[in-house]
Amino acid sequence: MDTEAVEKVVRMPSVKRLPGYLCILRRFQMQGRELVSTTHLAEEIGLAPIVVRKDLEITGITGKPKVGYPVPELIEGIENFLGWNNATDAFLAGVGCLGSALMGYQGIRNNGLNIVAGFDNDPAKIGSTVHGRSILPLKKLPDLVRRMHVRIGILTVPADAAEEVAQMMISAGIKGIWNFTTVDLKTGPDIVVQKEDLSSGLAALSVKLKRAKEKKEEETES
Amino acid sequence: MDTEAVEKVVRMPSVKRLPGYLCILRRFQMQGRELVSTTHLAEEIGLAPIVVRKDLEITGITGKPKVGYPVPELIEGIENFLGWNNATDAFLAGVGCLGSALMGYQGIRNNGLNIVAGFDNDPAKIGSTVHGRSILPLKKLPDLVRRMHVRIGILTVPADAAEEVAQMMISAGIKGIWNFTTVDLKTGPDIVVQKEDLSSGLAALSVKLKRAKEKKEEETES
DNA sequence: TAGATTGTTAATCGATTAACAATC
DNA sequence: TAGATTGTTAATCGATTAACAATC
Repeated sequence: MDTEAVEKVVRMPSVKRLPGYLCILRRFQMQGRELVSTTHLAEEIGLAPIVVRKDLEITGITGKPKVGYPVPELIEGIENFLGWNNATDAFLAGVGCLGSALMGYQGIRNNGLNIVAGFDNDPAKIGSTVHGRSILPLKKLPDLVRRMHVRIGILTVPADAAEEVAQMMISAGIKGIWNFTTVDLKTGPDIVVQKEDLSSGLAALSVKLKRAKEKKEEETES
Repeated sequence: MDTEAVEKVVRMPSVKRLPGYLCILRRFQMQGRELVSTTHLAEEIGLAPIVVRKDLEITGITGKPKVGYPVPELIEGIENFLGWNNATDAFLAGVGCLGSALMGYQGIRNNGLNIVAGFDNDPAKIGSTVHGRSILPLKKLPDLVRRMHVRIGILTVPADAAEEVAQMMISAGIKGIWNFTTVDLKTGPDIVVQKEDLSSGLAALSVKLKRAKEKKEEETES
């Protein structure tokens, strides 16, 4: 019986746009701005004001008509909503090109995720550090997940190892996997997987370029 | 007057899923499979069969009832549709962690994009090679874009340099920018920009994890 | 006060999903 | 033949966009 609880709908497209607002708002805060309107935010991020207003709605932060939203409150509201106010520890498996880059990527650190160690099978990598974090043998991952209560795993291993390493993570207690492999992981219903796929962005770019080219050729003809 | 031309609608969500099918199909081809049904493809990629059928529709490749689709034809059809049958040359600006990773990322090479050189302002990097490709001074980019007729630029520079470097690319003739910075680039209508944003994926993961946790706590209570 | 901006409800648009005849 | 699978049309769902009263 839904007496009190208002059915809160969380639209994923809105969630995915929140980090963009957060980035801009942090810059505004450094510049000493205290208030911001959706009109202004929209201009900065390249979206329509109505989109911004709808997106901010999900955080529960309200603004004042004619005035706008208070910048610090909005930042806190977004961080709270995303659970980024306290950084969450994460392990990364597969310290190749992409894995190393992620370990050094500033954007991740600013966004609520703290990669505490990297894991790999390559003896040449084990024992070294990447951006200040140790690289440990992959087989030590389960034990450390248990001891440190790590809940997030970043998967940057080769495709043929993806399923195995993911299962290793899950068995040890990992609840969320940020999956950079091309593999569709078979997991239980209580495990959250976020698949990241660079090639889909490239596909979008390719098709948009192709269409732009065709359009231009049509114009040239006529 | 649209006498002949059938209005072909290209849904971006479908476009973005095509590389996933392509990856699986290439594996099937190596395994010697000649035919594939949408049911089977759907199972591999973790989507519903109807989604796969709708997605493949945009490539123009048709299957045979009861039989399925011919694997080689489907591969060629997707590659053609995406323009990935001939690799396109690209320049990358900003050889930091992420830029270096992209230069070495096998997935890009397999997907119609050939990063021919990297560009940076750091004297320590200039003259070196990353994954076999030279790193050149950023100021040489415009001239080389013109001489080599490069149409795609990959932007992995720091945020505060993004707008300037993008303008440099565009002035020289770059038509499409794969933008890995957090900046919303101001470009003309004939320039295609594909923005890639890791933090939006992280936001989605965070919110999904949070909801899973809340759901579990509710169950424990009752 | 006047006008910009919010919050909210309704309308439109597009993507996903369902249904089903055609067919190998 | 029977049944699985395609291709296509229709129905549903959800996201975006528009409209507008409330208000600082």
